[in-house]
Amino acid sequence: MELELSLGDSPAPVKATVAPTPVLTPTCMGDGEDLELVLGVRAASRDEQDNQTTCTQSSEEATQGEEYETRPRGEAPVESLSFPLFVPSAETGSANSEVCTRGFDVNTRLADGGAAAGRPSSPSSMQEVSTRQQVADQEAADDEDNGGGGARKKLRLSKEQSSFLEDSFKEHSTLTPKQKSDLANRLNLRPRQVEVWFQNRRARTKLKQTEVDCEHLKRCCERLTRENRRLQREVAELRGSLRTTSYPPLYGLHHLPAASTVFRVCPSCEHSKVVAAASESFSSRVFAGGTADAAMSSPAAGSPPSSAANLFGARRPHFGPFAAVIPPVLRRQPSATS
DNA sequence: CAAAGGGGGCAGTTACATCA
DNA sequence: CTGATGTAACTGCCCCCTTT
Repeated sequence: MELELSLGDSPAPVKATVAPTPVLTPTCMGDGEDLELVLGVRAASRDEQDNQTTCTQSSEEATQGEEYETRPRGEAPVESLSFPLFVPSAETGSANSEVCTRGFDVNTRLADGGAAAGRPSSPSSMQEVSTRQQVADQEAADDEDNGGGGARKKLRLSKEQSSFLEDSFKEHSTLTPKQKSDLANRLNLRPRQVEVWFQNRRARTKLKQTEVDCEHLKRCCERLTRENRRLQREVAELRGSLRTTSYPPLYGLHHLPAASTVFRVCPSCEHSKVVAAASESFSSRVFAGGTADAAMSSPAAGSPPSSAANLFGARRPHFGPFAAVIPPVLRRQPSATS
């Protein structure tokens, strides 16, 4: 049995201080327990997108006294973004998919007469949205009249907006100010909305990844526990054989070091601790008081450990090779310079 | 070099829309 | 009607960088 807990680097974070989102490569999940660690929200399918109207900015924007950059109404959206548009896929966020099928999106803004390019709208949906938008505008105006401190609106991004943001997120999980403003222009959103969407999207990705990591590590822990118990039984049996047999008949048991000096098993944590002969092994670095970081940084972390496994020859392939790499701390760490 | 200030990210939370 | 769920938006904090 080979165990390899390999958590790769995240493609997402740009800054070194941001905790990477690990990508698991669970090759240890044999015996039908392989984990498919595929994350990421897919973009809406073309069929779904054809079913909607392009949504524009809510007039509520005017009611929120904030630092958002103002953008001329009806300004043609930026068309030359580098992000892929509308990658076809079978799965889409169900919540957003509801928005336009109901013909209502609070983000849709018609005050500019739909002058912005790329805004196909059916007459019927336009009517309905127009009516609802008037209500929304009135409510926004009321809020403003009340000092703008009213209850915040729950805006739902259109499917097109979400799809485009998803595609952008696949390109880069963080935004430069220019990318933010370009996206906002393209989607007729406020830059703040784009920023918030990316923040929430990163949080969702991290949460999903954390759940996957936990599940994966749980399975690996269970597997290692079972393996450890099995090895302990084997060790006990071999010791019994040593006592009853003058010389080990098979497997080169004479290579087995004295149990009291070589092999210790922590009964509480069930971590094998190879003390002497296998002191150079990976497992000893992991379990013998060493930290996971030390194991990660070890040049041997990715290579098959030798001594512990080879102690027992080909009969004992189960002790290794494996590489246990603990997922990096999710909370961002202080920078190296500070 | 240190303090101040701004910008951006993240964790945690709230508020709202939607659905079963 | 109600609880669960998803998510947009907010708040507060921290870190990094630039400016003074």
